[in-house]
Amino acid sequence: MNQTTPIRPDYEGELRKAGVRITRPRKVILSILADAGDHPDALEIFKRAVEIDSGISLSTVYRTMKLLEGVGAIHRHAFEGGPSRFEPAGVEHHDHLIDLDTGDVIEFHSERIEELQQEIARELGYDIVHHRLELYGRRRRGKVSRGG
Amino acid sequence: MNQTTPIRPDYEGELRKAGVRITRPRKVILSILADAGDHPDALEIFKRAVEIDSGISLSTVYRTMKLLEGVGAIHRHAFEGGPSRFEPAGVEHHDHLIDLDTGDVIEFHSERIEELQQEIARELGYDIVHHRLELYGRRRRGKVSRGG
DNA sequence: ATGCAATTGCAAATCGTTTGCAACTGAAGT
DNA sequence: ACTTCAGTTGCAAACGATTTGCAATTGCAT
Ligand SMILES: [Mn+2]
Ligand SMILES: [Mn+2]
Ligand SMILES: [Zn+2]
Ligand SMILES: [Zn+2]
Repeated sequence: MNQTTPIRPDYEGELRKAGVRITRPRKVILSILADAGDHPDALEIFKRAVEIDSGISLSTVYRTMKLLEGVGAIHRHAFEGGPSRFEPAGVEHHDHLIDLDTGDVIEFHSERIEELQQEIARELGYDIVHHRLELYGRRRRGKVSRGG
Repeated sequence: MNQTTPIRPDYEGELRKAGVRITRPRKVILSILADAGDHPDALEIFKRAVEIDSGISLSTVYRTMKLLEGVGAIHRHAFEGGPSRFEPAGVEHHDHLIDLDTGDVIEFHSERIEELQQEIARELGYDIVHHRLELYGRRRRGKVSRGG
């Protein structure tokens, strides 16, 4: 098993450094986030947390998410319609394509688009702090169906 | 005064065509939308509507916005943080740059970015139904300050 | 082990938005 | 103009996601 070091940000360290206590519920939530491959919302994180420690409350999940967002450890996405969804921040920047039929979230990155955004902002006299690019679509039907 | 025909979508006609009654409150809301240069939210539209007809309710504003969105007469934007904001749909597609300090919404369009989005979706096996591109930034300080 | 500020779970509050319902009204027919 | 009735309204209550007050608990520095 060629096991390369998994990109697992050291959340606890990051938090301690930010002067935040590492409590029982936070440990649980942090571990869930660490190995979440998807983009779970607060309720989903709560459910996964309860499996590990039944004493955790949804409020704490919300509070922890806000705290993690505050220290820049996670990113919050407010995709069309649904509740906020989260993902670890320690990954390279990317944008999202949401499958309108399945709800699947596909990640992509275009350096060219990123550049163009900068260029546009610059021309308008602005510095971009952050941006949001979301494509909403459905699987192309017919011809050569690739993937899936 | 070289007065070119203003791009003022004929909302009433559009609605009648969609089998919708033109009521008093709707007339008011429609007129407000017709000459709104900004991207007002429901409450703002409600306030402007009350100025014209004090009997209008916020519920009706919400219901009308949903109806207009349904027939494709307006677009709904859910910018970061705030409530939904609306704008007439009868304008050419564009995306938005939000000034984080003032809340101002600046419109822009990049055919190049639109193309790249298509390209990306295509490669992933998707057809884009719609998308959302929002830049959040602040006025660039220093050097040659242009505008404002 | 002690002390205390940080954190928790719970319930209640909040915000933007939607909905049930009885009263009202647009507009089609006469 | 008068009737008719489904579409529409205002109001208040419900809603879903998220936040918050508070008393009890707990991390962690001493
Ligand atoms: Mn992602
Ligand atoms: Mn616009
Ligand atoms: Zn991006
Ligand atoms: Zn666009």
